[in-house]
Amino acid sequence: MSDVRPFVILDGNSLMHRAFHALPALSNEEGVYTNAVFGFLSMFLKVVADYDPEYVAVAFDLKGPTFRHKDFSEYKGTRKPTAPELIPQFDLISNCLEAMHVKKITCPTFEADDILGTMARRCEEADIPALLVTGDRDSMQLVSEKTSVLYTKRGVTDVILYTPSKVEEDFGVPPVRVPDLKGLMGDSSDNIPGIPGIGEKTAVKFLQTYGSLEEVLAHAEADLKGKQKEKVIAGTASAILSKKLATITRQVPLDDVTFESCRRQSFADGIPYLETLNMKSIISRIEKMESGVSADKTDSPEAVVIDFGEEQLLDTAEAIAAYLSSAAEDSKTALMTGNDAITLARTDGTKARIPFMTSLLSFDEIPLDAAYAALRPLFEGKTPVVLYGAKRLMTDLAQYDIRLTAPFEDDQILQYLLAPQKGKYEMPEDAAQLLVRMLNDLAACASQGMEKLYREIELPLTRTLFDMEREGFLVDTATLRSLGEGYSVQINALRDEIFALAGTDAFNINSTQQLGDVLFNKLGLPAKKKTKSGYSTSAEVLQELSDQHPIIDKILQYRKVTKLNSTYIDGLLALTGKDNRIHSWFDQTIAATGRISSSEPNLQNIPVRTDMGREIRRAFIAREGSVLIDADYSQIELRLLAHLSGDQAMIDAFLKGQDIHARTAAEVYGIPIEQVTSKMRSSAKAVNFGIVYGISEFGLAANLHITRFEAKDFIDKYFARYPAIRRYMDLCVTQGKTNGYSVTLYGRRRPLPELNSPNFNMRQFGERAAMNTPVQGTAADIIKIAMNAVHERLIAEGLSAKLILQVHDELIVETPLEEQARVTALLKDCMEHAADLSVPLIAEINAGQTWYESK
DNA sequence: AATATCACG
DNA sequence: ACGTACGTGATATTT
Repeated sequence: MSDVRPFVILDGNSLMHRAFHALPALSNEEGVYTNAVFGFLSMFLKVVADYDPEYVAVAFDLKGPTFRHKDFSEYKGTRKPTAPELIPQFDLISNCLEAMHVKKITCPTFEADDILGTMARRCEEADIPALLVTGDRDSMQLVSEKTSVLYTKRGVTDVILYTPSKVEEDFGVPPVRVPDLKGLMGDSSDNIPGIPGIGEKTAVKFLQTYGSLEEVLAHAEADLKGKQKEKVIAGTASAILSKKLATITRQVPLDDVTFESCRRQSFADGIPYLETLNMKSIISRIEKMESGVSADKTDSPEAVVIDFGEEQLLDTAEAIAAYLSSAAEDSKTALMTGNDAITLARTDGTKARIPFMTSLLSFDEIPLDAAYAALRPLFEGKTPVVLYGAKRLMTDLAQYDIRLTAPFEDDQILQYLLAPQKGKYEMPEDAAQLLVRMLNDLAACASQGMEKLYREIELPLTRTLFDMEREGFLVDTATLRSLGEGYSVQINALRDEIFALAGTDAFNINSTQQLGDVLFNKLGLPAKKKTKSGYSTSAEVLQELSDQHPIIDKILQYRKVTKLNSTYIDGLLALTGKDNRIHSWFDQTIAATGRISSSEPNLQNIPVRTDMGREIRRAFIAREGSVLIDADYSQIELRLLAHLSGDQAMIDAFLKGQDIHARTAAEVYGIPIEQVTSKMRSSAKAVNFGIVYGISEFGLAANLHITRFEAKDFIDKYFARYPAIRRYMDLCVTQGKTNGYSVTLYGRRRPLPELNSPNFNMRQFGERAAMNTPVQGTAADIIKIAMNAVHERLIAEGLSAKLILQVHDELIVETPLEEQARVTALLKDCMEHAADLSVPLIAEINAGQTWYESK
């Protein structure tokens, strides 16, 4: 291949057919067939990786009569109809390519190979090498010094690269004579007749002798004899027609297709959509490709590139110190810790490697703690450190008593902000890659209006969360153990009762399959819902059966107690540290809406809704002489809905400090607020929740156990009273569709490819997410702002109270008794003034010795 | 590794 | 004709 990067043009129709027939009928989770899409993309990525094109485009036929064949429809008309499983995949691949910013070229009445021919001609005129990828042998006529054809022989991976000499070798004629060849021998797969009785061998021989089909026909009378002569003369008309059919048009009007519009861009934007098709391996190949070459090859022209010099080997503390001190004042240093080395890279174009001791046998390397110690000036300095997952490094460094106090950048967070629905990101291989990637991601974030969110909310939050994790939550393990003993007794008793009621103990109650068999087959209870693998035995289903058999309540009870025991007694005890504190991990890069998540253990789902479960909270305590202060935003999501939609009735309710669910009930039922019953209020509450979740009649009906029609009536009345909310919801969806993402008050984006999905259910989901994300996401933004403010002020005001937990709309601060009054005021102030909205933000505060008492 | 269930906001 | 309320994580079972 020449050193000029080529233009790759793929024949979409031909390759989709090849892929479809080559691969088993794969379908994704929804049962949508995706095998051809998968095969096509697989091929596409391989070609891009192998040939590194500067331009790329995919040509497709449109349905309907085509120019070359419109007069001869009897020929193409007998083609086999496209398989029904393949037809919808053309829309899918079209969506994929659109999302991946790959140019699609179509032209009414022209076939894909005509488009290939036209683009190849244009490339020749512009002196750009062209590579045509197709499974159609007709395309061989397009091969030239400048144009190659990558022919998919079988399946999608078995390919041959055709150059002029290779065409001559395989076909026996030069590329320009391929239509002549077909004119003589025909092509049964394409319904081209040729001359009946003339096969490949004869056709090649004729062309080698006479040159062109026309010359063959001209010499037939004089040179040929016998049967062969008769055949050729009788087939003259057919031969001329066949050649015409086989000749690719190279003059398709494609005036709107410029080279620039085909310039290859990053495919990464297609990943969200590919996720909806469950194309994991395609996604990971794109990710690999992007991380390897994105900076200089596939990104926008302004992408950052750094030409790093030779990697310096730093194998002593002195060498590390020397490298650090050689940094210019305005440089940034990237650092990545790998399996056997720390790598460094700087914006001044230098890079270095510190191999560290991975075993006691590697004498010539530095131990990791010594390496980190030597890097201390970097961690505690003034110049920015570029990291991937800064909180993890902070945790590692804490083991060596090093605190990261230098300003830092975090590419993991940047990647999260750019694609928050992924939850997993591409880890750079070394510091050089990290540095380049960070600079590009930062530029992308700036260009999307998220730099402020990144710098003023997310980056400071990393330190806040790190300090929360380090502090941990004190637990009284004796309380946990004694609760656990009680649960064990109950579990044993329940198990005996369940076995007795079932008339057998030959099944595992924990197994939904075996339990379903006992309930619905042996005991003959009516099965309501089914799951993929059998009957559903969910609490929702069992609840409805509870008056049909005494075993049902026992099972529900058993489930409750075993859940408490295994998840909250055993689980929490296993993760309680030597300091009797639980140090959860707070992840800032998981939730698509911007919330933080908690794991190992998850402290954001400690029971509270039932009395029995709530007892667990008695084990979460403040240390001697301290209290837990728990501050909870009151109705933050509905307040945000009022603010974002500007609905006067809802704003009015909050300004008056009314009970919002009661007010909603009053509005919907058209009665004074004093006459609202508790039942009305709880229905209204369900509707308010539904609105925040992106209301649907079905969802509300299921939740309230009412009919679809009653639910619809409820929603209609709701929107009649809160018209601005309906307008806002519609706006969320239409803007989401136009922009491809939804956005919070602080500019956080969530891409929503589902909104344009061909799958109805997926689209519906996208619409609900588009309505929910601005509300849930803005609430997440606001509490993050509040957390940073609390963290910062506690330190600045010299208080020793510590923020220890966040549960989405709730903060918990462990506070020495003597600071209780000040901290209560501080918390309330920080939370209520985190944002300035058209309705007040209210934080409700309680304090207590245990979490049970403070909530 | 996928599925079912259930804990939280 | 279709089939779900939005966002998470942990556990046990089954493949």
